[in-house]
Amino acid sequence: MLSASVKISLDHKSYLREPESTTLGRKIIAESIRLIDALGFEQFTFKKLAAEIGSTEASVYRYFENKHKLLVYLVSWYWAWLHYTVTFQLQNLPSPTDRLNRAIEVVARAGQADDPSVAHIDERILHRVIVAESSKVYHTKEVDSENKEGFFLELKRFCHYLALIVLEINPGYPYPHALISTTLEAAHQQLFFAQHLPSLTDVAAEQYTETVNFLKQMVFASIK
Amino acid sequence: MLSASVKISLDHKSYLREPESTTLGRKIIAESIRLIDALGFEQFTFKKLAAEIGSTEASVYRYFENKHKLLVYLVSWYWAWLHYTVTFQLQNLPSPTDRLNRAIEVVARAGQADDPSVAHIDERILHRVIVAESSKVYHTKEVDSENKEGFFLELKRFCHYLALIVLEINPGYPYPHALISTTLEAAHQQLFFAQHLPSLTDVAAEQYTETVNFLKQMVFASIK
DNA sequence: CCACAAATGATAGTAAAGCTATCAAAAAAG
DNA sequence: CTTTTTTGATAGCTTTACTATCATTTGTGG
Repeated sequence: MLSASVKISLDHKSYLREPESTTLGRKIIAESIRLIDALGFEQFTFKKLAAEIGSTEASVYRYFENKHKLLVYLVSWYWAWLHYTVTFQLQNLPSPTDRLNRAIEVVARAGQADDPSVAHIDERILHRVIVAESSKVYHTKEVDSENKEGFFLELKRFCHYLALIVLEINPGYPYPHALISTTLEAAHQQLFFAQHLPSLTDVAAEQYTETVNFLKQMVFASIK
Repeated sequence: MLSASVKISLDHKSYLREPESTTLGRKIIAESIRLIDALGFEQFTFKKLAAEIGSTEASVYRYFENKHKLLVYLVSWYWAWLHYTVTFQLQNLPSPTDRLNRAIEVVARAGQADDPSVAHIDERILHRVIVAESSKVYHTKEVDSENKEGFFLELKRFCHYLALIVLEINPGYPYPHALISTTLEAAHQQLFFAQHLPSLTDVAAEQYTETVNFLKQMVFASIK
């Protein structure tokens, strides 16, 4: 597949300085993804990140107030990227059922992304980070104020986009947003459980394929 | 309802010293629930907890290695308590469909618990803590080793217990554990979204009732 | 009720995390 | 080529997350 370089831009300022616009900023993003994946978010620090990219703590702090805001940035970027990818994959699919089926596939298989659409971001590693860490962005005491600042817009927009497809299939279904947000979370959870807590799931060997099947069955059974 | 005092006991050692067995231990549990609820897990520290209960940091560290293990203890206690409550509520319900319906109600309405079954633990506050913080217990780099130590047994056991009811209703349903783990997580998520990120859900005014209805519809549609 | 063990409190101290400030050097923009 | 912006280098401060020691209190078994 041919894909021109895509610029994903966000609607809010989880950052102090636009990281995409400088070499150092891009290094911060690229290396933070790798380092959070390697250490886990709790053990990840700006000091370690700075060492990794041959810069200093102070310089990293010029881009992000703290590591939480950096995670907000990464998670928002991920949802914007996934939204873009899904939109692209749904082109020329007129049937809403086909569209929802394809959307579920793309969402659940995001970890298999073969198509690096952005030069310095490794979407497969980012996906692992999202699976393990994304729920931490809103499970904080600051969730309401950060929500007002627009920090979760990308997820909310994507959820609404998919909810509208659900309503196209069945305008009378009463819980389109709840079903989609549950499905989006479950797509991550089931992969995480398959790897770490297998007795919480039934998907195992072919984890992507089985997650897709489970989610499709659940979603379509619910809305029909 | 008449309920004798119940002792919930756990199968693993997230603690160093059994907190239920001493006055200080029970104060640590009771006050940590209140403080985590008030400050959020990130801002919660053993120093603040010790100040709150008129003790010292060192004393708290004699009960729990660190605040993460304390959270593991609280979350495990919650699942064991909920399992007990559900088992109790399913007595004399022979029909698996009735049993599953009732189980979903109890799970989704755990935050309305009117029945303080354990003297020093406020289950309603604990429920808020669980909704906001519980996923942090396994989203760590230590998940595999802690899983081996049995830290997640209570959740896994409860999930399996409900999965067996699903299989009673439809022995051919292929994803009983995935469906139940998704439902358990969704029960928390939807309440959290209703309060903090309402555009990710459709449940609003009557959040408990609507969450119950959404989950029942999803579960029974999936397995029938 | 005494002796002894266990639990707690008081205090101190350490390493790392999570910042903020300052100033000089380098790079980029006009 | 000068001026603004960005980065690096260094320093320092507060808080968190512990660990250690010793005295005191509490609780228990004889």
